[in-house]
Amino acid sequence: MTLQNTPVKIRTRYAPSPTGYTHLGNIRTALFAWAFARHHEGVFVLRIEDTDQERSTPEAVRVVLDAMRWLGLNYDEGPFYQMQRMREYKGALLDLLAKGHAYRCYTSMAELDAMREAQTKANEKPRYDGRWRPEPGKVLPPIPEGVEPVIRFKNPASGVVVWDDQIKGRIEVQNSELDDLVIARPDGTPTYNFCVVVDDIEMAITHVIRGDDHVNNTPRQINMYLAFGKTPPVFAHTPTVLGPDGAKLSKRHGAKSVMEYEQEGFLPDAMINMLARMGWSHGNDEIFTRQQLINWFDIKDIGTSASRFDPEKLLWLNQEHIKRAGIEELGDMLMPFLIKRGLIVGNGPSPGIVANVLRDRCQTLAEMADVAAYFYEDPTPSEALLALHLTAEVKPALQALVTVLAATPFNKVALSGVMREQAGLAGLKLPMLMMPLRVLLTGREQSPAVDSVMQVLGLVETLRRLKKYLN
RNA sequence: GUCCCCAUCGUCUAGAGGCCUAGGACAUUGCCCUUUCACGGCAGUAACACCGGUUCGAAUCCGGUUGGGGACGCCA
Repeated sequence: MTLQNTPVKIRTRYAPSPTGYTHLGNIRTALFAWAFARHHEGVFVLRIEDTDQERSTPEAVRVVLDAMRWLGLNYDEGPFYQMQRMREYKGALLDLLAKGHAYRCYTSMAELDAMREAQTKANEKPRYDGRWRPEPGKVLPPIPEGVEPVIRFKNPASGVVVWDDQIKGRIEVQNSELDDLVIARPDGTPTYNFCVVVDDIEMAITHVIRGDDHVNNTPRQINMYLAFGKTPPVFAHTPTVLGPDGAKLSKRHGAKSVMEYEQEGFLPDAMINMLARMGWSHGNDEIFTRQQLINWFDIKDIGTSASRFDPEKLLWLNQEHIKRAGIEELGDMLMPFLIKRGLIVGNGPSPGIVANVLRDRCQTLAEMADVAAYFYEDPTPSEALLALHLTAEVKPALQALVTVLAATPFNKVALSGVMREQAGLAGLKLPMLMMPLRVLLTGREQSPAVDSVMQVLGLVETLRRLKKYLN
């Protein structure tokens, strides 16, 4: 029995259930499937598994779509919605019933509960006992009056299911461990394990890449593929992503929705980089572009154990991507954060220019927008700062500088030269002159180099700010 | 409880029997650079869970122990 096929064209999918929100673990699984498809120039399908009508919400679907758009995980087909595919499931159900691979079961919930309780008490694995499972020569119980049956899949009773998981290696499960799972509820709606198989067959998925919480479902699904007379796809189960504390990611545990990272000013490429680096590696490469990820991606380089998400490293990685971004591109990304911060960008320096002088000192775009405020509005140095730096001793030198500045080309080199010269003439150590300038120009004690700030501000604005305090 | 999976510095990882007195990165500590804060540079602390076995030789292979995680739904 061969469980692997040799695909002509690779087709993968991401199949989230829109029941909560999208956290990092979810999206990393999507990333791996996406990267795999892109690396092999295959097809990436998005399928929304919304058969749980109680918990599925349109907002949650929205979040999935937003997250994928933000991160640039573009899909070639879909999104498909399982609730719109009921016709297909019904047909498949009838097919299985007709072939004798499924049967009706009239066991009530109460009976099931009692059964599980007894089994648990006896230290056995709780499972359906097969009382309605048809067997040659077996007499089934009389069908109870007025009970709508569920439909169960008739799992093979003996033998072993084996597959070569592309991440975890060969996994074997005895059929004797598996019970007959419910594939359709009394109202006829199909359940998850059944829909997945029907969809993956119909969408011709060649590689199922999903979280390893699905490892236990895989043998049952393989048996269904076989019942349908189909060859199962290749499976790859990705290890879990844990929170910084080592606990499973969950909303109530403080795990963030992916979209919160966008609001906090993380670059999509940094996020992709971070996510990929958790569980996957390409030698010692730490910082890479999404194109490099696509070029390098290989399932064989995915590790086997769970990894914790480290927010500190994300911050570092984000800054590395900020440092590498093009000026214009960075400006475009910074713009919405400046606006959100309430700054009037129109009359000030272009965001790209501002971002360029701030990129070495900010880890997120949100932080950059905060720091950038003094480029767009008048600085308001505190009395304490003025008293500390704008002393009678340095004022004459500053006034002299203002005069010279008017005739200085506004570039870093020239500005730096002039300021050094003036400090020398006044017999001041450089910082003695620089600090008051910094305070007057930015309102604070920390900023990029004063010459850089002046260059961004320009002659007119620089003089305006200085003169406010020097007359 | 039963079944499945996992196990290298605090964290993410490299490592596919000798290249390992275990490499890189984040974090952390110290020093340097410096026009402040950053950035950057240099240096340091720090790990193969444990016990057996295979082998001339094991972080790497095998078995067990311990410890984590997952599953055991008419949820996905």
